[in-house]
Amino acid sequence: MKRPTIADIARRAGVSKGAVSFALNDQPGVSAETRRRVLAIAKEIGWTPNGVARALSGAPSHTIGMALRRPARILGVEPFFMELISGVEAELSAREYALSLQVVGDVDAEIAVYRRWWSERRVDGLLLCDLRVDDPRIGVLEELAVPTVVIGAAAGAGSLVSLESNDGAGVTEAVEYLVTLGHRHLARVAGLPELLHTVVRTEAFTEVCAGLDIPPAVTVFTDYTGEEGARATRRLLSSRNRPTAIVYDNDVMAIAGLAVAHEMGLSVPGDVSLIAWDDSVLCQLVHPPMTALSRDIPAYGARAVRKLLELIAGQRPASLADEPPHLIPRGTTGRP
Amino acid sequence: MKRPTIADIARRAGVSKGAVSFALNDQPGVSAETRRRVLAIAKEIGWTPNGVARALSGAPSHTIGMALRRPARILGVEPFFMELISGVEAELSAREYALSLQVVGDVDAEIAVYRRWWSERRVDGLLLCDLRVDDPRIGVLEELAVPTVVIGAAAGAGSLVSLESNDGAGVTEAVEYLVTLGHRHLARVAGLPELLHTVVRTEAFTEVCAGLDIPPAVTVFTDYTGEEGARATRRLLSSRNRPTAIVYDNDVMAIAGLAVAHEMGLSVPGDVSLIAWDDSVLCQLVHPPMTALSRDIPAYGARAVRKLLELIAGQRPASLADEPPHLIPRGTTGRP
DNA sequence: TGACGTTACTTATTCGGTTTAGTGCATACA
DNA sequence: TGTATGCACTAAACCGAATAAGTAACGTCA
Repeated sequence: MKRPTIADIARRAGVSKGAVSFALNDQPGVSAETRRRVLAIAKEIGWTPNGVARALSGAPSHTIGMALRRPARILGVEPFFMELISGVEAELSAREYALSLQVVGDVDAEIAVYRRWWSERRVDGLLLCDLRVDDPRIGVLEELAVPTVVIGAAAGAGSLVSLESNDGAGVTEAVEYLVTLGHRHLARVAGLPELLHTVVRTEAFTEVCAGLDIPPAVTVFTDYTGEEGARATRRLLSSRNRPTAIVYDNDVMAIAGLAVAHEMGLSVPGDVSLIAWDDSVLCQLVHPPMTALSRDIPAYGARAVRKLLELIAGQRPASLADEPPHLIPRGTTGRP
Repeated sequence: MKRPTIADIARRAGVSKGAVSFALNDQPGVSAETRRRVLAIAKEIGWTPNGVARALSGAPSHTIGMALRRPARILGVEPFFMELISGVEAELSAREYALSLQVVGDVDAEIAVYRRWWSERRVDGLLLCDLRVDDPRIGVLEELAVPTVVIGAAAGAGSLVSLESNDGAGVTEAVEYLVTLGHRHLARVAGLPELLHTVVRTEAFTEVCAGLDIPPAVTVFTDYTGEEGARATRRLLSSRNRPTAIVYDNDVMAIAGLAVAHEMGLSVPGDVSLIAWDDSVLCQLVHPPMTALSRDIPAYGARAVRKLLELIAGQRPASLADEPPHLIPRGTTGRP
């Protein structure tokens, strides 16, 4: 039992394939009566369009793609991506769009995935994350001319549309808050140094510290895992010139850092204040609850999707910076 | 600048389209010399296969689909799904398969998505979650004959292949542990009653309690949110015949329940013992740390994917039950 | 020498739609 | 009366590959 095609409908209705196509797609060129008959027959024999055939004639796929370059098993642990994806899905599902997600091992695999998706018309557009310094993906996507929205950093996005994450504002808010409390020796447990948003935050730190006339923050780079966060914290807290406050580039590391402080017999926030970048349930559950720079990540993802859909629709949305994060003071920050 | 097709290669090489197709697909029918020349030209002019056209001739899409019927914004909060997806991705990415993810509002939308994906050859197979009592999706998917693996319950899966979650073993382990500690008045904060795995757990509870000669556990049904978990806990803990132990159907509710117990001035585990079903970082971070029924959810997802890929490859893998969850005793359980 | 098999192709068809270029007929207008 | 216009529709090309069927050239063997 093969599935019915428009040819079957045409035969039954006694008209040509072309007429059936016009009728089914609300094109002019058929009488109301014929259109009615064609639709009735289509319904009766259970015809559904074959999207592959449609796509061959240039129809959109109603799918956007996202490739993630990180160990797949981290996905379930790292709240940022899941929240981002949930926001993306929320926006897409309202438009009956699907999200194609693929985890890849390295840049080359990632680029290969983009090429394949685009060449096979599997996606109508892409969301690009984790921009790096001199990112080779930018050039490729510019050349392929895939509708793409870069999430995170604007600086390295080339001619692609971007939705910047406003990291500078976050740094300013955190540092000014700590300095107001009386801190002067700040440290930062940063993420991967090759990620553009790490660079942006580092530059912002340097600038803000200089502006407030305090020594530059000591920065330790990590890979975002709890283990490296703990190790970095241990190193900072046992150094001669111990910082009185540490800002972490994600919540997982901040929480690991808190455990390290306890384990070293230091009181938080008495001996050292801690701030997590990106809030999550985790931050509210630890003791004392973690002060955090919070942003509405699902909304961020949703906004990126809206931009992408505009781009796909042929408009040319402007690159812009997202809402700045806001500090939620909780129990891990206080006077030094 | 149109993208090159095999016709362009054929023209350049001075052979027919058919010969080019043979050469590119390692089929016999062309000489080594011609094959070399064709491949060289293909590379030179940057030819990539057009997957849509291939698919029209019956090629697989290298994508599997998953539709989730729950508010998109919950996704980022509920650890179960994200861990499942991460396991799914881990397995898929090794095979260069993509995952198509779509959040839907209701069953009809979900079924419509499956029909569309399958009719448009967008996916080679499906993963089906959250099976319900008399689930209408089963019949549709059987009829469409889409390769499908049902995750969770086997009972209602009809002729579809399933990977059962072995909830019975979990119930047995939790209840026997509590009874050994001396508990006799158990309660359960369950999930949605229409979900098949809720039913399975409920039946297992009844059976195990009867077998151990203790009164049946009082069950309250919820929607898995922290709010409902808190409300259910409040109700149970203020009832005349207060239970001495509560088992929760997820971790979010268990943690909310712990907060409620504290708020009501009850000591945990002194006055009441709590067990979460599914372990997560959250369970380790609360005070006291939460006793939990743990399973390797990413591995579960990965196993389901392997089954699905076998099914897609034309094999007929057997339905089976997953590893049983194991209890991790922490601080929220003790003698009554 | 002719029948038969290979090899290395070419030609034509197929997948299921969309789309363009007609075609036959009725009506309208100069 | 001849011509322009519009409508409803048909026939055929097209999208880009895979593939079945056909063919010419060549070698082999009885």
